[in-house]
Amino acid sequence: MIKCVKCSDVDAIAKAGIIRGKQRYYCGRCDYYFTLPSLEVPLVAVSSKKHQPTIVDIARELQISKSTVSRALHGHSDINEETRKAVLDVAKKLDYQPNLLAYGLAKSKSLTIGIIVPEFINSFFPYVIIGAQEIANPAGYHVLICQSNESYQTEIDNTNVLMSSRVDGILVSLTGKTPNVDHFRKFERAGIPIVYFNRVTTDVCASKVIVDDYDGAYKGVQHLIQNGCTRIAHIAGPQNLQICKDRLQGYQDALLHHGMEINESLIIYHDLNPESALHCAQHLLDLPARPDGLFALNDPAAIATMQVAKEKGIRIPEELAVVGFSNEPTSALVEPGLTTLAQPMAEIGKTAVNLLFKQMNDVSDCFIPETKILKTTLIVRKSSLKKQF
Amino acid sequence: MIKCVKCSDVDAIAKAGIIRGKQRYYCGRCDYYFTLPSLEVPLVAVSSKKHQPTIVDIARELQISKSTVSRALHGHSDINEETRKAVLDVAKKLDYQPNLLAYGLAKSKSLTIGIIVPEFINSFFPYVIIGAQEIANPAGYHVLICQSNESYQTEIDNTNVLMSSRVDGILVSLTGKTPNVDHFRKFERAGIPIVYFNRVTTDVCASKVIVDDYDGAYKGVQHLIQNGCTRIAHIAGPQNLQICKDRLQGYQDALLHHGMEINESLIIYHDLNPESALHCAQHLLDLPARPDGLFALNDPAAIATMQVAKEKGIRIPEELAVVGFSNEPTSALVEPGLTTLAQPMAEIGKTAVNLLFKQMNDVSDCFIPETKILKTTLIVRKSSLKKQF
DNA sequence: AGAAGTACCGGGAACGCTTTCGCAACCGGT
DNA sequence: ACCGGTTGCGAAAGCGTTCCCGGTACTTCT
Repeated sequence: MIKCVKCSDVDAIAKAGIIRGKQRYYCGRCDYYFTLPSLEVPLVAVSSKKHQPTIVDIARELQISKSTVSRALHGHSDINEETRKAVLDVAKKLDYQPNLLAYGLAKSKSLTIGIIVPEFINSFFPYVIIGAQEIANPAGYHVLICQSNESYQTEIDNTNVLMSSRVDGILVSLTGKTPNVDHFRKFERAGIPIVYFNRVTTDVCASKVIVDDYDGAYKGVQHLIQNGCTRIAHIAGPQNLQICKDRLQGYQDALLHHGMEINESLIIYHDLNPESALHCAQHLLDLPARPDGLFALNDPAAIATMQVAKEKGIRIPEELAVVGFSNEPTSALVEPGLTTLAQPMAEIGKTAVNLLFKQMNDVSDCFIPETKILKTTLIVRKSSLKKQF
Repeated sequence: MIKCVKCSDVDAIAKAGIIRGKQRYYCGRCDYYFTLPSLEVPLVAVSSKKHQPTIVDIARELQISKSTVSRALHGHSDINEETRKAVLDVAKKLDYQPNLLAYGLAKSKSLTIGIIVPEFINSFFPYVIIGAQEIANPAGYHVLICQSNESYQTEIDNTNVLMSSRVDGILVSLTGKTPNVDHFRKFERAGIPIVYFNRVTTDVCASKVIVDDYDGAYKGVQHLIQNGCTRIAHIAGPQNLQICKDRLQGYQDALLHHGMEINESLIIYHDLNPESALHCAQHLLDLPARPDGLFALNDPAAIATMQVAKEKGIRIPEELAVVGFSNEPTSALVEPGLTTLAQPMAEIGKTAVNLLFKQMNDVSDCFIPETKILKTTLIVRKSSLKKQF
């Protein structure tokens, strides 16, 4: 018979509906509803996910507490050398792998740094990422890579993913379409450091790693001038990016300082999508008064132009001298080799992570952002040597 | 005066050492040691890490329980529409971002899939990764990218990182040096599905995504033969990889089926490190009886050979016809354009993730691995058109 | 009217780890 | 004998979720 779980009465019990498939009872004496505890043996859990060893497993095996295991695994001081060895042995025996999720939850840090890049098809960003990993990994951090795919919305989505992942810091190179950096403010609010690299904006107060774009552009254009170019075009980038502004400025100043005029029709704006590069090239090469020199804001754009020129039968560098920017490996492979401004790609990644770590370890409440400016080097290849012809 | 915390006696109290800077007492009556609870106000926590809003914050704001908030955020059924709206509003107001670490811990799944690639400097793997993300992201998963850097040890380290991160599944392309896949057994033991792609081995029973390497190689070599090559060399890869074996076999069979002999001296083994490609090229082109055709196991090796040939003044394709494998974008840019076997790179990534998901959702205890074989297409460019000269 | 069913919501354990606090058992110098 | 100090370890409270139970207050059948 059914007994009330409170008063153990039998007579005052009435059925009171079914709840989640279980019979429910009501004790009129106690004015109390209840269901009977289920006795079902949870049929052997056939979950394919097997149990991963935890510190509790280690503790149980050694008949010690999990606190001690935790201490042992982290080289903590308050621990006997023998106990530590025993723990390490068992850990190895069980093939214990710490659960980073639990660790992160407990410590409120994920040992992860996020990195948002616009793309990683060209080699520039991969090299930066490799540089970043070279510093981050030995320090126990791993890198969560997101690509915004040159889309503002995707960039926003990426920030949310990184936020949810509770990354300890982030590295960002913006898209050409990012109008503002409001979507990064949440990181500031949460006290998560950000370092912008390569594609940065002016309107943000944060650490940055860039190269001397103005100087690089200046050197590149000067090189074209010295090679006898008189009509030098520029494939510029979106002007929301500091980097593109600077390269444009370098281009313009180089012209002016060498007594040449700035011809707006020779400046065309690339939105950084691959197809756009071809359009820019088409446009420039179809100009009635065709340029005889080109400074492109990056190697892919320069190479695209070379391809289009080739199709049109325009000889490089005789009829068109070309200079790119970045010195991606491909630029050495195209024919003729592309003259370009080498960026220290891995160095950028390394510097960015170092800056990030600096900020992460900064305890003072007022961190002062730092901007590191790396140098570019002009790599001269055939594509610009117009003079020799 | 000091009172015993148990008996409140004052007289039997004696000092009993200092512990962690705090005075410790001993009550002779109770035979009990104790320290006084510290009254210190924890001076304003100046941790730069600000508190991130949690479901408890939302719950408090609305005076409801966190269970309800959780239900609301997940579109659970047992929830009133108004309550849900209210929760969503507050969540937005507080800029709530779920904590993936806590989620992962509670659900025993991280919503992350790991991917180990040997490198991502060349575009092949980036394209595969993009394909993978295209399927994984919409499904709510994100991708943790590791590069083994063509090192066996790093590959092992990567497996441990992914294990610790409690990824829900992994995609792997092996290094050329991986002698066995024992380091992946732990995933099987833990019930974490693996899909191998591109670089796989024979000695493992798991799902795989590959292209028809044998067929591709055969087509490539046949194409060289049809273009009048009589001494066709092959830059082969490490024979621990199925893919390399198959391409070698395709090469050999194509020769045999066309009545040509296999000349061991024309086969050279590339360890897949970038420098090694140049060595292979050097060696082949320095051969007393130089080959007049080359089938390289991948585009970078083919392109490296073209570079070396160029330096040596060997004309392509007149003196050396070249065929690569993969159709990386660079192969269209080099001069002459590289004939190659196009692989559906993004498709490989997509297929791999789909296979992974299939396995992740498989409830039967005996999952039957599947191997998907995609097709290659011969892309003919100038590098192989020897006949026309 | 009583039994059955429904709609929502709250309590609390669990996930695996770190960390603080404090106990027990020492040792050594007055 | 007493006080000061040290060493090693355990208990338990979180960290932010999910989810199983079950409770309350209804409505809807017989």
